[in-house]
Amino acid sequence: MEDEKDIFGIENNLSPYIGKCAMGISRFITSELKRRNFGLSYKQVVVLKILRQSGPLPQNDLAFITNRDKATLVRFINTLEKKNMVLRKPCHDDKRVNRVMITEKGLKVLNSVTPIFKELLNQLQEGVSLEEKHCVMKVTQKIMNNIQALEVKYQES
Amino acid sequence: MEDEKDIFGIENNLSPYIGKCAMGISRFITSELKRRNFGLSYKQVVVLKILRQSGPLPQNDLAFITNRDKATLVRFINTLEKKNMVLRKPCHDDKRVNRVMITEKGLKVLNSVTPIFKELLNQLQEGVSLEEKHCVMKVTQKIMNNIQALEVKYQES
DNA sequence: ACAACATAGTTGTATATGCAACTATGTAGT
DNA sequence: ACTACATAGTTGCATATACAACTATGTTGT
Repeated sequence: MEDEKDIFGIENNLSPYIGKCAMGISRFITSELKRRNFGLSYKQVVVLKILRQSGPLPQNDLAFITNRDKATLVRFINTLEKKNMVLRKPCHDDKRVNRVMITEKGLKVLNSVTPIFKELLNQLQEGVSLEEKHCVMKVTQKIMNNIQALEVKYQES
Repeated sequence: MEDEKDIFGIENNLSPYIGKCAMGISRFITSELKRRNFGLSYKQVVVLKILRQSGPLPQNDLAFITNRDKATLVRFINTLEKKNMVLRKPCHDDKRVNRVMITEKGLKVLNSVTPIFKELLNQLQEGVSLEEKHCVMKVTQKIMNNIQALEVKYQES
């Protein structure tokens, strides 16, 4: 972990910390869900939960919400569709649009996985104070805002 | 962004923030490096930098340091090898081991990419105070420690 | 109305990732 | 010395990701 510290001569570079932490969370939760025989990855559960909460969503909107490329989302939804967790509903108002919605089976699996998922997330964050959580939220949000501004800036040039 | 907040009923769940931030950093830097015609991704640059700093490393060690599965590392090194950025040196003391080392070409490219890379990382973190950086480091480290402890715990049962 | 542009989704190609099973080699136990 | 176990690396299979180019549809400007 420490080996990557400041290797670019940047004081307190956060990227390796954030990167490894994100990988760790996804890997750990996915592997625990597998061990407990839910057939879903961490990211699949997150998307199912979004769909349950917001109802049918155009793929484009879902891509935006989950911060994925639209091409990535197409294939992500393909795998969830193969598992019969979601389905695509063509939209009659605008024939270009598909709305993605969670299926009955998806709802059922989501209900059974939710308590374990919640428990795992809580365990991950054990020992982190509310103040620290707010700090991490603020900083990650700031970095994402910086990225957005930089993308605009560089697209212009 | 906000849509994923607390959808599991967990107060201040950090995972979506950390996950999206990590994806954003990697995507942004990789795309900027591409736009500037370096043929390397964010993650490839990081690994080259580690190799330059530490000299030839067994694949296993490099996998540990970079927090990747050993199988992932094999293929990651394959792509760097195809680009002639690194090479594998069989180890004579232990015939199972390959040491990965950066090539002359790798060094050259790394030197040319480093100032831009450093600049991009600094821009990403603009407006984040030193105190906030320390907080993020502390929290992400704590989460990674929690994961390690939980993996041990669950492997036992 | 029609041409130009914009948008939603898909597919091609490439990188990145993990788990499980495997090969080859090394180490220990008896 | 031989068996059992451990370790380094690889390969098979599956998921996740992005950019670019494409199709089909919708919107706008004149």
